[in-house]
Amino acid sequence: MNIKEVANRARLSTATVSRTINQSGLVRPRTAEKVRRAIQELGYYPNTQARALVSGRSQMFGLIISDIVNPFFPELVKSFEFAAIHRGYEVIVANTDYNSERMGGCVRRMIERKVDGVAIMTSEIDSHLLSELAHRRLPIVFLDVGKVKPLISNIRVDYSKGIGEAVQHIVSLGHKRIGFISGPLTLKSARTRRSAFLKCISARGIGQRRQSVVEGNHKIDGGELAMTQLLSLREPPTAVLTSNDLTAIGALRAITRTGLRVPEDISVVGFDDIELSRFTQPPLTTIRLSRDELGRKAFDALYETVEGQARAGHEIKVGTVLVLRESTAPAKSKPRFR
Amino acid sequence: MNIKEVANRARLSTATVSRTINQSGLVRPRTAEKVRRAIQELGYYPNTQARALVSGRSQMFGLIISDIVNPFFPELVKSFEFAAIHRGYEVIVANTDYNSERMGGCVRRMIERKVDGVAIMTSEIDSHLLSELAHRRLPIVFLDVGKVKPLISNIRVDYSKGIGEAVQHIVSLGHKRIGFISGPLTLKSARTRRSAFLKCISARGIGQRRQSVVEGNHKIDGGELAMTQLLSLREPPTAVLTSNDLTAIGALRAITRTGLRVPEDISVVGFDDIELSRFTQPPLTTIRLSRDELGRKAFDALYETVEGQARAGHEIKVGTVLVLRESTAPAKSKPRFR
DNA sequence: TTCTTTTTTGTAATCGATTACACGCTTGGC
DNA sequence: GCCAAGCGTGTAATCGATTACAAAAAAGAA
Repeated sequence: MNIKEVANRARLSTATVSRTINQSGLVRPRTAEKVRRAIQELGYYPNTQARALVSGRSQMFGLIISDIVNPFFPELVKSFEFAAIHRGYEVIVANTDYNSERMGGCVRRMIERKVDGVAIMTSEIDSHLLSELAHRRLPIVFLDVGKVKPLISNIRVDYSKGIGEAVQHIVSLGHKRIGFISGPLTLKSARTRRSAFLKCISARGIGQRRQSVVEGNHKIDGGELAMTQLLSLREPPTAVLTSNDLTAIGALRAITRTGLRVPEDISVVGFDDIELSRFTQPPLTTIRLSRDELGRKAFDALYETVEGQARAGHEIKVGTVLVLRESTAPAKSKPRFR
Repeated sequence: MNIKEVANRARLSTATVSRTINQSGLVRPRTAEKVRRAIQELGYYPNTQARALVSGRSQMFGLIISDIVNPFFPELVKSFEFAAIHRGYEVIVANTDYNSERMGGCVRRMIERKVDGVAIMTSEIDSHLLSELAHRRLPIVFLDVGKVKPLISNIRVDYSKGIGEAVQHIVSLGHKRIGFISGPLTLKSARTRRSAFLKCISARGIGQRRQSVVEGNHKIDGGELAMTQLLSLREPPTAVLTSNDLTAIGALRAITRTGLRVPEDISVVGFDDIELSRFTQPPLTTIRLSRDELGRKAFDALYETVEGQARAGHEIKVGTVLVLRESTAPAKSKPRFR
């Protein structure tokens, strides 16, 4: 079922069939009609591979993420794919599993499959792999890493602003002792969020005890453990910011398990605003980072680099929104801790 | 950067290079060494598209799911991809969004991209699309639909057994009034689970009032709403089975919101065992359906149909496991409802 | 009608790989 | 020394599309 069969059936040449399909406008309407009928009758679809071979464009983008099971990613993937399909692109998703060796494999696969561009939404990337990609003149879009170069776009999330607003909110509620549960510090994104918090706190001149910044693992159990640590301090924080919502959910569990209440005794703020956050007990106040927007903008950046006339890489900003729910409340005047 | 450049650099023909790459064993070791060096120096990767064109195999599988944002799917996708990469296949994921029109688009994309097989893990499939695929001799694996035919494998989940065990568990705890919250009845999978429940109940001769089977939407809010309905009955059920875990979580919320407790007042059983279920308050008793297994077996079925000598479709069974946590307990002898 | 111009269609090269077939060089048997 | 067999390598066809160029057909001008 190839173009030749279509051509035979329509008693025309493959060139004419091709021209009809690609709307080049050089085909007489009556002829085009014949072609369309033959295509219909045979149920013909053009072979994308063959097309790719001659055009040098596979019409595929790679999307490298850490782990699709992490609830941060599915929405991002979905909006990326949605945008892609809309423009006739296909998407190859690859999970690094937070593992830089796997990352190498992902990059290799992308090159072999001749994708037209790669969105790297994870931070396990070393300069060696980067140059591998640059060498092939592959358009790239990063999340929060590196600089903008001719073919390299960059999406930058303004963590400082988001975390700043959250701290502002907490401070205005009268909290003095503010804790932070970070993600695993092996992760670039976790480090970025943590240092944004630290910077923000010191900028406000709030005395920050170093023991009230602890490390989680961006999952529920890690958040629970970290919060337990914080609760065992002589003076536990009265408000806790977290590096992502799963961590916050873990913190919620640790707090209610010790018989304290959120937000009456301790306020908790999440990060990301995953869907679940609306449904926790109590619903989570959190810093929303729109994954929809991330996915869409990542695609757009690649698309414009590939198809656009402007060949330069872009710098794309993505903001955050503080979503106020019920896990934050004014600090008690007399804390119930001794 | 193509095979010709490699051949030139190694002062050999493209045929020899190709033979070296494909380990056909007809190359003198010393020659092969030259080729490998040239490949190294140029950083050459074979063009998969060109390969696909001549071999007639794209080494890609399609994976059609409802919605990657639904927590049921990410694990399935991940295990499918993992298995695929392991065997040198790439995966194209497509979301139908529970929409049968989109499904048509997904199928078309799969055909255009010349995938070597399609796993359809959703039930928006009409016979027209099916014949479209069959017409192209594409190996297919379904989840819970259709019959096994030469190129069509089928994964069958034994819902009756799983739900049977759950009902057994609930009954042995002394519950008499057992409710069920189904998924949206537009979904095949939801209907299957619901009818498995009904069959199971009637087989045990438990008087089933029809008002205690209500419809949710497989999401948290739907479960909450449906549970609220059940609670407003004159004699609410003392135990509730649900069509998936999100629904159960919604039910949990509705119950605690009205001041009742789980499991003391009402027992709740989920379905699927998504990761979150371990972390609900209380942790959810649920019927585990291993998505890992689903993904892996779906891949294996396609792989064997494509590469294996046995060209027949398979029938694959996937079981369930009742996971006992803390959302189920003995029925109170004197229910606190009037 | 006849010739020119323009539009439509066809022929064949091309993309980057694989592979059937042919060719050349060793090697060994006689 | 000659020929057959066998191994290693090269030449060229092929996969299914697109497209430069050539050719044919239609339209317009005279």
